[in-house]
Amino acid sequence: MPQLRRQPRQTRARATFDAILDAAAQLFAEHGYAATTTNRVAERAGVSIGSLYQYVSDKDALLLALAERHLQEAADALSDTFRALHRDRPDVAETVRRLVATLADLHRHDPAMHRLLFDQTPRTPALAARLRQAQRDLGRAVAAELIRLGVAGPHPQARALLLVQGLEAQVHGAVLEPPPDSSSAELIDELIALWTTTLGHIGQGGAETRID
Amino acid sequence: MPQLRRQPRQTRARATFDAILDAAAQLFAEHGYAATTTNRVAERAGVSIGSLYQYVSDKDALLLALAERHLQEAADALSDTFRALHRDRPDVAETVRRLVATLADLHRHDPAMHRLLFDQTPRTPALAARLRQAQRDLGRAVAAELIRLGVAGPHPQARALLLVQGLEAQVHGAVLEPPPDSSSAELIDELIALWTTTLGHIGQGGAETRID
DNA sequence: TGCAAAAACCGAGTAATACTCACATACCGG
DNA sequence: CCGGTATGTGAGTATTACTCGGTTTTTGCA
Repeated sequence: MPQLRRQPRQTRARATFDAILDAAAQLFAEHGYAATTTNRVAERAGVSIGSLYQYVSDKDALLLALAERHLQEAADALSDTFRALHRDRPDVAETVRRLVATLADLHRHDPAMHRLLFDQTPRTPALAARLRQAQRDLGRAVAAELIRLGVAGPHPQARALLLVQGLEAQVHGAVLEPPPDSSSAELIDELIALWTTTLGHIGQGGAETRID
Repeated sequence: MPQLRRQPRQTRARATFDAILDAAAQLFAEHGYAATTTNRVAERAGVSIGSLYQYVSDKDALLLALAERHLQEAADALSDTFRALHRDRPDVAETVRRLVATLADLHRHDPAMHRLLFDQTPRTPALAARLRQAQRDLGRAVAAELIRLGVAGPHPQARALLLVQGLEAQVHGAVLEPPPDSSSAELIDELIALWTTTLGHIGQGGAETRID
């Protein structure tokens, strides 16, 4: 699946492609995906429509390229957090706190892009697959932490994936769409409390449903 | 916000509109939202394109109308579940079990529609708002259960909203996109265990972060 | 039952837009 | 300096969401 039609080789080409991505990010954020025309993207980037289609096979691929750039930044930030966890080896409470803080920061940093990727966009199969892959990658790193903390249970990957899926939706909602009757900070605190409790009590057993 | 351009009054009109919605549901599921043309929807419904636009202001509104029909069915199913909970007053474990089972059934019942609404569609502001409203409605019902169970904490609405947001994403992932290394049933069991543990131990305190 | 008025239906036509292609220009290795 | 390759161009085309003037069907009522 050649997401990019032509890989930019010369520096001039790299600059052109970056300009196109920047223009697309701006216009998508301003007017939404559907209302943004590829001709306008090219215009704002200062290139011809033909140049845009040299690098990108269609409008969806343009979005996918944008997603790729965003996910790379997110992966870098998360990588830092996990490196620190591996170094400090904090307890469950602090581990949850740091993870949630990192995710919340990512959402606060570029809310328009986050809304674009998760709210306002037709999820092409390719994009949906890419987002799932990012989720699985994060799940793997989280599984390692669960094991370190002794709360991984019999299926670390499964437990980690559920944690990641839940957390992502919750942080997204808390940061970007806080309901009128709660503040974003309140929700984040509650979120940390919820997951700290969960991981603090779930232990190693499988379907631990006793609540004595 | 007149979601429908013209309210069907005569029974013939109601049949026409239903046929349009059915055709749209089929074609969207078969080819995706973007690849489905409104002309084809009208054709499959056996009506003219003009008739379609009598009831629906644009393609997005067609999707919204479809969502409305789906959310109504979901609300009915959930209503049954909550009525039963109110009657039987089961403990935390059984309450979580029933809630998760209902959500999982909803996803299994019409997976194509669920994927359409949550994966493959441009979330028009109107659609996004409608989905958030459905989430808040469910949150209110859940908050009442948390209070009954004595695990609502100082902000029942906030806690319930986080629960609903997390659960929805987790059930969606478990039922519709199970990763290659876990089964859907396994994930659902783990999900029930996670939330039972959480609610079984979180108690009434606010930011309960002690893990002793 | 007859008949206006309203409701429902029709489909060729229009405007908008994603994308192509034949060509021009800029850059690089030898 | 020069052949070849990479990059850039933009008028034009095909597709498709949506309109509008007009016809047909149903309803309410004298």
